[in-house]
Amino acid sequence: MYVTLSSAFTPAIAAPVGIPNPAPAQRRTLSVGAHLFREGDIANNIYEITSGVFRLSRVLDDGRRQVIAFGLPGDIIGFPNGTVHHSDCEAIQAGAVISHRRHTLDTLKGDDATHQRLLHAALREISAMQDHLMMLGRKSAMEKVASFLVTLSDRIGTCRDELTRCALPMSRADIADFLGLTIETVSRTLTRLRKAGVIAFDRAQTVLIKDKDALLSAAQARV
Amino acid sequence: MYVTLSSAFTPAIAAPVGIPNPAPAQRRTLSVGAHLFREGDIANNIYEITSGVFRLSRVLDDGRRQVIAFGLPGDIIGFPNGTVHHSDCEAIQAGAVISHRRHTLDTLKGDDATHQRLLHAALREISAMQDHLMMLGRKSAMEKVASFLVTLSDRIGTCRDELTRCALPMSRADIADFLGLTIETVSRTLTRLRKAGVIAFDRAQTVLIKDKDALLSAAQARV
DNA sequence: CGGGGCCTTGAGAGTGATCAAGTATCGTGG
DNA sequence: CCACGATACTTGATCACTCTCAAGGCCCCG
Repeated sequence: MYVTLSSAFTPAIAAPVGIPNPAPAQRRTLSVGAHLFREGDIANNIYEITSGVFRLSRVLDDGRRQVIAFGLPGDIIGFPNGTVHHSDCEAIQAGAVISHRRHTLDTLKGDDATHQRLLHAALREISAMQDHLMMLGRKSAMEKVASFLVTLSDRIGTCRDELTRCALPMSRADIADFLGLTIETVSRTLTRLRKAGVIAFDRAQTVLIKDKDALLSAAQARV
Repeated sequence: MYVTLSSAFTPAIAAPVGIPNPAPAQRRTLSVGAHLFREGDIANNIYEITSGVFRLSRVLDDGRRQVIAFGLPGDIIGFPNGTVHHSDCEAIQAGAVISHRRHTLDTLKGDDATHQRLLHAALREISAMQDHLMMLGRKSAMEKVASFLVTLSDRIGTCRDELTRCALPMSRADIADFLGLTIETVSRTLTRLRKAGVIAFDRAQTVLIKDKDALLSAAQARV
């Protein structure tokens, strides 16, 4: 990983200048499978991920699931709309978050710097979701999987000897639900990339990108 | 896809306290086909739609298009991420917008009430896009089309005599690109709903919803 | 060593895409 | 006001990508 960010993200507590009552930011740790919040929970906080990997998802009545986003260190997750959350957020790799009181973003009384940081994270989120919409609506299975690998390896891949090594912290089912595919199609597509010599595997949870150019062209589109 | 640059986001830290310069909001009118902005344009403004209908979309090199959103009166469109827009926005029905200077949202020097309004619009946008992701990733053609009609008629439909009349200000191609389908599939699906007695048409641009319950169940799931 | 997830692979089916006409609808100019 | 052409929409036939169902293999952990 672009080992990361705990440093780049100085918690809000550190910066009270003239403000008498800075919203206290609390730290919280979660083990694998623990929920940061569930659909229907009151949305009191916004979370800044300091470590671990989180999965934000929505589920239909009949069980169909869409993964909205994967939260990595540095990401901010849980933007409120209305009083309750409309999605589930679960740790898929043990980690920790800093909880910011919702009104830090919602109102203007509080820590301005944190307000700004949360706001800009929301704008980045909108932009990322636009990419995601394009991917879900208009890309083929191969393009989806390749795009996913490109994006993930840009975030958490490590380059060494012409080879980018990238952990896949999420299961095939999670990837499938993120890309709007089935597990089988994800698996078959990864196999296709492997047999074409574009990628290789290390125990199914780690992908080695052998030919970044080929992967980029499989991802199509302006990257 | 593009990379989102957090570096592009360093907000103006040196905030003058006096606020001598409240941002002027300007009005602008657009006829059909006129662009509010295009991909690559400098993102100086955020727009509040007062009339007309706008289409926000992204296009891949090979011409594949994804409609991100339709902007109706009351909607706010053009949230910036980075210095330039990453999507196109075009009037598909003549209308007008109020332009808000970007820094009204970006910074905290300016009109607080407007800042709040834009911010909350951004949060609503995130929530709406989550619905859209679920629709694109996990719904069938019939569910997509039915969901679309339900959502649109909730926004701009008028109820009369057990019948909801709803204009379709956008073309079939726009609907298709919004739902991640082809024109033909949209058309066939609408025909199927019509033959089932769920909807009827008035010149292809106006749909009459005859059986809202049936439409809702075709849309499946809570939308 | 055995059990249970998770992942991969295979065969067949189905939904939606593609290719191709055919039909309305709308705007324009005679 | 009507004729014409252009554009948009509908319908049909066929194809292909992805899903579904099913089985087998791998790996982790007790």
